[in-house]
Amino acid sequence: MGNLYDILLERGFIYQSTDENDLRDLLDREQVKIYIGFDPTADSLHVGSLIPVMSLAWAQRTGHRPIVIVGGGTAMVGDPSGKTEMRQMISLEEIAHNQEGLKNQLSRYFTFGDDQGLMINNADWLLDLKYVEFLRDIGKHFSVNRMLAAESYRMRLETGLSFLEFNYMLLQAYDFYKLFTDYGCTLQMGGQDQWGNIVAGIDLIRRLTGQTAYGLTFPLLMTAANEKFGKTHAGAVWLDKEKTSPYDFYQFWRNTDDVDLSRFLGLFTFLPMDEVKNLEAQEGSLINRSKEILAYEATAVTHGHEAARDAYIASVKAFGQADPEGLVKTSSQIANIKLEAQADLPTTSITSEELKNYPTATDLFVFAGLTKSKSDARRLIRGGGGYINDQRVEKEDQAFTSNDLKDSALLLRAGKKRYHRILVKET
RNA sequence: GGUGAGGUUCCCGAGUGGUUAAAGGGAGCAGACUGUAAAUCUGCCGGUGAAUGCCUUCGGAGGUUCGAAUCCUCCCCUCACCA
Repeated sequence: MGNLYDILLERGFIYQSTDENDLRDLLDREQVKIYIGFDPTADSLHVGSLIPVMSLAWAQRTGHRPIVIVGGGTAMVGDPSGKTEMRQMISLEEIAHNQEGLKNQLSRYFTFGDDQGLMINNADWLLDLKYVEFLRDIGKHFSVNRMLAAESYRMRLETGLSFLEFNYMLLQAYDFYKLFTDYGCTLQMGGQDQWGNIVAGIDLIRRLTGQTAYGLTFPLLMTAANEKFGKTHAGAVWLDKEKTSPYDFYQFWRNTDDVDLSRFLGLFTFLPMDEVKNLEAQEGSLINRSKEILAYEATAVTHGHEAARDAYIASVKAFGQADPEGLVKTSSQIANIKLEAQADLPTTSITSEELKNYPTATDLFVFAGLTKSKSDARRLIRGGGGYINDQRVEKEDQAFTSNDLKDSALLLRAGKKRYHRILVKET
């Protein structure tokens, strides 16, 4: 299937790595144990974490062995890398709660098992460390001068860095050393801001064992709009379907900026690169088909094909098809989807009795969650952005009753893209 | 511990007694244009309201005043330099 290094390189995963040639050889030669850490600082990962996730998925596909570290130990300290502000300390309960969330999510992307992959919690060894012993054994190998020179710390020297956070690098380095000696893990990957931590681990391994380990980082993704990837009006785009519905998740990808399309196809789908090249070359409105394919594939990876299909159908219902004649060739399963299938836009059901509690358009928009307050709803309607059953709502207090139902539902729309259906059941 | 500078609405950042829900920019939302893109232009952008009304907001707690984000006291936090 090809060398993992070359695959990652071609698909845009590699920002920098230690000795490229050695690493490539190693990946050719043997099954490599590759580690990435995820700290449980939230109870769900978001789309930004999909880069490390996908890279490990490729590792598994190419016969290597991913080791996923859930950083229950490191989360207690907090990584200052790449952050401008000091991070809030997280309580033990919260860490435990977050760990569970991450474990469940991560297991969707990999096969764990004896010779396939491992998920480990670094709390297992970090929490029992003895302070003075650790300082003498591990701490003595770290030069504060060098640490302060690290890019990841330099930013924080401006805004403040607590001693707690300053120690993070040692813990992560120790993790790598531990995985190296106990599990034979020789490659650590991570975000661009992890370079300092990764190299610290490699150094530590060299000093303590005289052996060589490798590191590789991913580029920090910025969108064409020069914003941090993965944020929308609603905040982060989560991988948890309770926090970001598959429909919204699909829409996030569907709304990818033209300029970002080709990178995203490489990073967030498993489609072969020659197909990716064809998709990104589509012109005019046909490029929307490529975006549909990106959205479908990315949604399928995280939520499964069924959810992706539903999101696709619901979106086609709302916005129409990008390529009804099937001009764009693809190996994606999206090509086999029959559009007659039933799938709905985000829907809330209420009884006709309950509907009476929301007599005006303003009330309905708030109820549907499309606006966050009545004032917000009024503003939307005043600005001409409120639609019910595809008719622009002219007046804020326009009344709606069960007589206005279409297919026993009211279809609310805020702007061009945000839909919500209120399904009214007779009681 | 000392000295100096700061903490303003989602972010940056003006404001130094009333005309300030608080300039300007960014982000966000909506409209026009489009390809559910980008760029551009326009409107909105604390909450509640029919409202010129009411409520909440300028690190925290008190105080002065008819009236404070703006003045005073104490406290908390950040940064810089010094120790």
